[in-house]
Amino acid sequence: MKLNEDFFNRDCLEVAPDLVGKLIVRKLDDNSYIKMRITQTEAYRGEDDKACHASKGKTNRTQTMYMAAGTIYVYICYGIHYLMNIVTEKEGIPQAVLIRCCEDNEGPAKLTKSLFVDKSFNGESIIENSKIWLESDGYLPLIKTATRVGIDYAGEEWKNKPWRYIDINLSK
DNA sequence: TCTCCGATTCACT
DNA sequence: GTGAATCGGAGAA
Repeated sequence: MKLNEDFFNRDCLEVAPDLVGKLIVRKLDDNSYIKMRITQTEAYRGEDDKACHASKGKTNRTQTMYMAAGTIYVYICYGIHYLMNIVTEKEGIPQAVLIRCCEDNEGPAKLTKSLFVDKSFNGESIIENSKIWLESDGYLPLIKTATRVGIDYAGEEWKNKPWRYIDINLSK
């Protein structure tokens, strides 16, 4: 079944582990489908979280994170890679969950590449969308936590938060 | 305007 | 293990 707004309208620390094991469904222009199971996510929690882009406040770039739960936040990293997040919590609270890895796939930039996701998806809703959405098929993952990746600039307190969630069975 | 640097990946030593 | 690719956001000038 498709994930609805209630699923995303919670704290990102609840949504992030719950997204592990869910399926991303992508419908392409030629009507073919791609389905991938999420194996790894990371939570970015609002303006206080120094690793979160929104820690700088609301700007042209981060305004997407202030939108309603279930909004897709795509941004360019290092000038060449697209990373995809799902916004959580109600409008006005800048939280997001980064989709980091899927089955048969390593790395958030490879993920968006194989799903043909680019910046045009930024600001779209993933709840009511004919091109991409999320489903649950009842699979229950076994989850372990770890620190987030690539955020050394955020300082000791924030870079050590165990806000990365990994499916033990589907990751190596 | 100008400068610095990133929620990464890949090629090369 | 090291460094290049590559561009737009954010902050300073």
